[in-house]
Amino acid sequence: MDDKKTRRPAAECEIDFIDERKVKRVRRAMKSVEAITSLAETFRVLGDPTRIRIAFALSREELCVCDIANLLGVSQSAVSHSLRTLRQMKLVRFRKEGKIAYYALDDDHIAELLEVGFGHVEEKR
Amino acid sequence: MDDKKTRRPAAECEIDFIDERKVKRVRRAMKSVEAITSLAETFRVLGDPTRIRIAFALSREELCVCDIANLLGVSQSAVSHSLRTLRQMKLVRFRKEGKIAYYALDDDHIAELLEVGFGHVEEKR
DNA sequence: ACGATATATGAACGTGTGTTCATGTAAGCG
DNA sequence: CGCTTACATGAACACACGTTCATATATCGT
Repeated sequence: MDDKKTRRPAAECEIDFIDERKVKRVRRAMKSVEAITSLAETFRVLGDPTRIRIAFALSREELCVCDIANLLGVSQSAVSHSLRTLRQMKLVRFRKEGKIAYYALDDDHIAELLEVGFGHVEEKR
Repeated sequence: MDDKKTRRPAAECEIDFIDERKVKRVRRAMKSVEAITSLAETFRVLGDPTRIRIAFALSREELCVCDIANLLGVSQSAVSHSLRTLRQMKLVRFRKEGKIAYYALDDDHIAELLEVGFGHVEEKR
């Protein structure tokens, strides 16, 4: 009853696995969906030049919003929005001193991610 | 001659710097635009659950497209598109054996990024 | 050579993202 | 107080992104 000329969609391979042993090993080691989701969000947040620059700057110095904006040459509003995104993923923390908000990296993992990342891209050329 | 009621846009802070010394130190250490752009793209590519899962799987085993699709439960087309994205950023490499394409992580930096990243998100809860 | 299989890819659709603009809030200062 | 400053945020727009669908390419078996 199939139409004669429609090739099967072939959406997936017909056989289930090429090498089921390897697949099972990986499946056992696979991280939880929460960990995957969370890590993907972390990387996504760092997947923007402005936020990378902010994170790198904060890996060197604790800085206020105004200085970050001037350092990067972008508007205060853009910096504030970016900082909020970084804050939501707990990549940065801040303390308030009067009117001024001082931001810093929340923990050393972020600086390490940046180091490893820059090591990767600098080697790749 | 200004309209009387329009507040200055205040797009940027009026004073140039709160702490110019810190800003100058960071500016000297700041990475090149190419490095920043490249790292941002790398993180952006990893900022997707499907590609994270693919990268993690490939950090454990060399796998063909078909097995990856079955492992993750997504279509072959989606996997192929994701692999292309990963390939373009040189995060994965592949070798072809007949009809079958075997993919693997291109270098150890990627596995290290995943390790550090998972360490970060698993500590954060 | 033909059909089946493994993978790649272009187009298109809905959704998400980053910036800007305008405005809000809170703290210092005269 | 009222004004200014430092920062936060909501709306909106233009653009990018991930998936699906359909189809193309390449290789194997017969």
